[in-house]
Amino acid sequence: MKSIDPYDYWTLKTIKRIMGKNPWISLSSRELGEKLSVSQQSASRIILKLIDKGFLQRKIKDRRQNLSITDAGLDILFYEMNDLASVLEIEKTMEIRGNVISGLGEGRYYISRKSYIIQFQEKLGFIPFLGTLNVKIDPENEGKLRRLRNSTGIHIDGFVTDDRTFGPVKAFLGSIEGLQCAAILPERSVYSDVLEIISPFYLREKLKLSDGASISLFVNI
Amino acid sequence: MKSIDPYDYWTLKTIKRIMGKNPWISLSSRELGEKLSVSQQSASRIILKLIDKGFLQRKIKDRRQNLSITDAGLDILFYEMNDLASVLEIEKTMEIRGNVISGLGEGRYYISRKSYIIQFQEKLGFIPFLGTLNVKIDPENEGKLRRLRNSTGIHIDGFVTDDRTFGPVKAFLGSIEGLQCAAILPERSVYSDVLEIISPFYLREKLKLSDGASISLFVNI
DNA sequence: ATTACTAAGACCCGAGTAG
DNA sequence: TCTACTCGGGTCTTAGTAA
Repeated sequence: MKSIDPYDYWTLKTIKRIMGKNPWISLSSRELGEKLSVSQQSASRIILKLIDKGFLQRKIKDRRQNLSITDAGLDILFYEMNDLASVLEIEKTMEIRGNVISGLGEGRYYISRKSYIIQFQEKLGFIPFLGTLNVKIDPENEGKLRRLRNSTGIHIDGFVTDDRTFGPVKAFLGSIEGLQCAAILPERSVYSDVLEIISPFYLREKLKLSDGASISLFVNI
Repeated sequence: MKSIDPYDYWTLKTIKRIMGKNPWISLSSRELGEKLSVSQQSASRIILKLIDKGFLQRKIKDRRQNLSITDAGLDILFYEMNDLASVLEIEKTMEIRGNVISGLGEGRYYISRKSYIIQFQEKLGFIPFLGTLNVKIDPENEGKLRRLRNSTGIHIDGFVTDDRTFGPVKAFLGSIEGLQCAAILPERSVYSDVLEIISPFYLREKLKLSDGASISLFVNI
């Protein structure tokens, strides 16, 4: 993540406050200007800058604009949240709820790469069972997932083999029903609502989880 | 809390990150300038401004400055933390640990005022036992206490009687050992490490708490 | 080394106004 | 009304430099 402009952050936070849960909001530059204590002209300029940077998107209809914050824009806010929490040393265990879904076996392929496995043992303290548990996160936990995506986590180096490149990933230690596990995410933000979980245990069997089973994951951020 | 200047917040966060847990830090304007990506001159100017606003204090020795963030400065950071958490709708229950101490009976006097009691019933949903449980918060939970101080909480109006004025306070619902309670703080920041707890129950007796007893309080922020 | 003043240039803001 | 351009004025930044 490249460094954030404080004013971009500030403006996005203000817009997000106005939006609440709405993905789109009708917001004139005058109204935004009032919230930010700047003129309509400045607000207009600021909006254009944020659109240019990819943090906002806009639809104009009948001379009135509707605004939406992009994923990149939300990243700014959640990144700041994590940054501030870390500066203030507010440690956090989050509960994230979701449902077990069946993966495509890709996860198993990835995590069985030797370079990953060595690092899992060194940095997470366990050798994972050769397969991942795929958890589709409940929509109402989307914010928590975004926080996770914007957290640093435990860095796992990428590597290259003869045929292809395996990117760097990050891991978050946690537990499911008291059993040790870790959530694995690519280091470059991918906006998926599925989390891949690894564990020294075969969670599916040990916890008798079938597809669709509702589970609660605790992760340390 | 009057509105925050984004740059003040940004600078204080940067300084706090450098400080970690140290109350004082030797930090030249050049070093700060690098962290903020501004010149030494600008960093110097920014420091003077923050001192002028009461967010920083400084000792200069042999032409090198030592900086410390004041309580007012920390308030900026914790306020922002709460604001951002509320904008992102990250709900939060905090566990705060401390020890029971004996109060001066003042709490009992305050909360037995009729205007307060009516509001407690209306806004908290219970009529408190006529006395407060005073909890001295563990130093390592100071950050959580600061967060509480900078949260809005449930507003309880102040009022005046013939003899004196009772200020507005704010309440945070929570529980101790599963028993319903609320932490009460004056609305104007007072930097005390003692929390006053009210509850429909006589907590001291019900939980058999003697002075010095270690307790764990869960509060909703 | 420091901190911080001065001065000049860069940048930002908002009034006026067009579309 | 709306958005957003131009441009004059003011603020902020930094190079030079003193202490």
